Formats: sequence, C-alpha cells, structure tokens
Amino acid sequence: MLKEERQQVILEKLGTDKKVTLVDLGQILNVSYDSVRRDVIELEDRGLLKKVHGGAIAHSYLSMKSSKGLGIVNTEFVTIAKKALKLVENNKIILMDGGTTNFYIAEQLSKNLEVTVVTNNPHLATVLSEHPKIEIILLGGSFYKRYQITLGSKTIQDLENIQADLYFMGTNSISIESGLAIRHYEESILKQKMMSISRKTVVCALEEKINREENYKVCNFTDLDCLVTSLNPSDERLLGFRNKGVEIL
Amino acid sequence: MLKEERQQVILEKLGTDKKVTLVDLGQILNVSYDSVRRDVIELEDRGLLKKVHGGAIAHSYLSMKSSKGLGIVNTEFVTIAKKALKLVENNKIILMDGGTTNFYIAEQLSKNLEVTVVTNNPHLATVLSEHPKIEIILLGGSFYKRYQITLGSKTIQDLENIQADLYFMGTNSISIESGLAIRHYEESILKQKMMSISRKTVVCALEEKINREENYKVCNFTDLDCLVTSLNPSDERLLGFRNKGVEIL
DNA sequence: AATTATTTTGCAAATATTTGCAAGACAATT
DNA sequence: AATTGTCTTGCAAATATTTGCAAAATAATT
Repeated sequence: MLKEERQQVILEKLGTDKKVTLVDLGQILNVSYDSVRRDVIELEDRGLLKKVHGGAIAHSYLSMKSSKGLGIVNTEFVTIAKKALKLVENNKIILMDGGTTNFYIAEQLSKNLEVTVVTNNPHLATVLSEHPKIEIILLGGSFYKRYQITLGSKTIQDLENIQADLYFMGTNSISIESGLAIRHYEESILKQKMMSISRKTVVCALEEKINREENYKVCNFTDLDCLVTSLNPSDERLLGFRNKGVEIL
Repeated sequence: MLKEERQQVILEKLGTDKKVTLVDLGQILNVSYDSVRRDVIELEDRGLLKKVHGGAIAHSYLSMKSSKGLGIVNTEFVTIAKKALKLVENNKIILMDGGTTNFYIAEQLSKNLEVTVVTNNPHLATVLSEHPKIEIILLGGSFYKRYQITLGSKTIQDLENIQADLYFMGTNSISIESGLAIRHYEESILKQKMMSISRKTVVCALEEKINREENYKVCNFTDLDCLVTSLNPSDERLLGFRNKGVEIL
C-alpha cells in the first residue's frame, strides 16, 4: 500500500470521525505504528490535520467550512495559506478582511507569533483567539449579514489612524486587464481604503478567481505587491501576470 | 480516548448545563478525578471556561454555541428572555453587551421586528443575522479573547455619537447594597458608558447572580430602570429590591 | 538486467507525556 | 472544632514520542 493511499484513508477517516488514534490507524492500515505516525506528521506539515498526543483530530472550524469535500480540508486553501505565511513576521500589524483564505492563514499562524491583526471579520477574531500572543483589533461599523463583516463609513473611519504593514486581501476576481473586482460596492470602497493604509498588499486567490470578472473594481493588478495562488509561479495560467512588478508566490 | 476528545465533551456538557462538577465529569468520561481537573485547567488556560471550586462554569458565548447545536436550552434563560422581549418595540435602538441572556433575547426576537441593535459582542451579531429586518451595528476596538467582546477606549469612543433607547446589560452580580459589579475592570467602564447613552437600562439576571458580590462596580441598583429575573416579581428573594423605583419583571 | 541511490519502513533505546494515586494543605459546612 | 470535600504536590506506572539505525522497497542509472 502506497504512502499516499494511507494518507488518503487517514484524511477520510478524519473527515467522518473528526478524530483518530494512531493505534486504530495502524490496525486499519496494517502498517506499523511508526509509519502512521510519520504519515500523520506529514499531513500536519501540509496543514491537513492537527496532531495530538496519541492520534489526530480534524481542524476545528475548517472541517465545517469546506463541507464540499465530505469534511475533508480543501488542499488548495492550505497550499495558499502555507505560502502566505512566509510573508508574516513578528511585531507587524496585519490587516485581514473577509475572505475564506484568511481563515486558513489565521489558523496556520504559529502560536508563538506576536503580531497585531486588524480585521472587519468577527469570525476571524474568534479563530485568532486561539493564538495567545496575537492582539486583535476588530473594526466596528454596520454589520453586513451576508458576508458577516463590518462595512460602511464607520469602518473606514476606524482605519484612519492605522498604518498596517501587510494587508491580506480577499477577492472574487483577478484579471490582468480589469484588475481586482468584487460583488459588493461598499466592500470595494473599504478594500481601497485598506490598501491605502497598508505598506504591502497581498492577494490570495483561488484558481477559479483568476481571469474572472466582477462588478466593482478595487484596483489594478499592478497596484498589488504580491499575488499568492495554489499554482506554481511558473505555471502558464499565470503567464500574463508575470513581470508586472508584482511578486508571485 | 484522546485528551482532546475529553475536553470536547467537557465543553459540550458545559454548553448544555452551563456548569459541571469534576466528580460528574470523571464518571461520565470514565477517567480519574485528577485527569478531568487537569483538563479543566487546560481549558481554562485557553479561556474556554471558568474553573470554580469543585467544577467549572461556561463562558457565555461558548455555552450559546454548543447548546444551540444540541437543541437544548436552559429554561431559566428562556423565561428571562420572554419577559425581556416585552420591552422591545419597533424602530428602537437597542444596546446589548456581552452576556449570555442577550443571546437568548436575540434568538427570541420576532422575525418581523425592525430595530437596530448596537453591540460589542460579535457572536451576537452572528445570531442576529438570522433576523432579516434587524440592523446590526458592531462596536469596534480591542478584542478581548476571554469574553469574546470588544473593549477599550475605542469601543467607548464609538458609543459617543449614539443615543440608544434600551440597554440590555449583562452582569455577574447584583445586590442591594453593592449594586451591580463584574469581574473585569475595562468592561465595567464600558458598561457605565453604555448606561450613560441609553434612555433605559435593563438588567437580566440569573437567580445565582442575585446578592452576589464582584470586584468592579458598575452602578447602584437604583440607577437601573428595570430588573428581569426568572423569579416571580413577588418572590421573597426579591424582597429588598422592590419599591426602589426599579421596575421588576 | 544489474547496480546504485533514494526513499520508506520497522525496530529498539532513550526521552517525554499522560495518568492515577496518595499525603498533606486548604476551604467550606456543620 | 470537627468533618467533609476539594486542591496541590510529588511520585511511579503506563503510554506515547523521538531518534538513530538497518532492512526492505522503490526509483534512477548504467
């Protein structure tokens, strides 16, 4: 039985049961205790589960969110999050808005990291609560039920006196000609404001967002500092995005 | 059984019952007294519950979350919420802070009600999202992980330009001599501010909070406009609270 | 096909964690 | 003051983890 097969089985079992013990896995897969342990360690490195003493558990909130895959963590998000993590340094002020990838980034952040996260996304604040050393600033304003974020002039005003080092921006679409655009007007204004107060703006985009179009433009592609996707930077689908002064991870 | 599983069970039990004893937990989980104690200590370190002599009590937001999932509700909360609902009228601005009863009130609000709710409690915003006609204003500021609310000078500043009609205040203790007091200093300041901008202040108190004492005083009992408990207003336990100019429901 | 390099696997000793127990300290109750 | 229950501390047994190493399996090269 190949290693990949085993790991697949582990993830599936975790998807249904939410937890497994290494002893059980060893019996099910009919390999040594040590092998399953190594498998679990690898899967943890890839951010697909959480290893605990004696076994492994599914990522708490992630398993709920990515319900499309039977409770199995969406690897594209994890790939993106892993890359994005490299951009985060101690003692920085990080701005994160509403966007699914931001949840994954938040969860993967090291527990020792000392940063301040400013966000208009209350659920992100909850996830970040697990990180003892991270300071969280929640932006106030009108609560937009659909996207579960705060919005509007109050939110923008809150940003007035903040200077962020890094902004992880979520987006619905990114293309070379049309730049970045989303579906909601107020939110697009807010994102523009967020960009303006951040030293660096990073967009984490799922493959499906690339070369799509949406209604309300946020900025041009070249206004970004960095684009993170699950693809290899040399992938042909990113061809047009290269050599535009935007770092591609 | 994995340690994490046990801790999950503890949190779930707390979600439904709001409190547990270590002895009970030991029996339910079939592990020693000492193990559950260590679990409870760990969970407290992570801010997920509060350890008390002989057991543990739930932290507000948590109990809400998991009790909802299991469809079990604490009847005392419901009784209080029902009474409190009578105070809510269309087109009013309602202030609600962090407090378990507020979740129940929020949940019970009529779906046709058109009010604006201002809150420093993001989880409450999530619950209220289910009500299509309610406008939600979330107060920004420093996010206090333990109680899952925003706090601090920014939050207070956000309240500056708001005039609320009704304030549903949560409290840890209420007594005739010492008035209302809670466990956290910053929060007590915030509650004072909230009172000052509200036309009417209502306290919804569980029976166990009555005649208790806590560290940081918020106000005198007579500063309130209304007290809601699960008891009958004529109950002898409320004797000293009557005829003080505070409506009792 | 044979050889070599690389990865994977299982084992065992050393290390670390978890768990339950017991004695004494502390707190609450009678 | 005595009793009961709870908490802390230290300890030992059971269980898990880490590490290095060698055998086996797989992949790459000649």
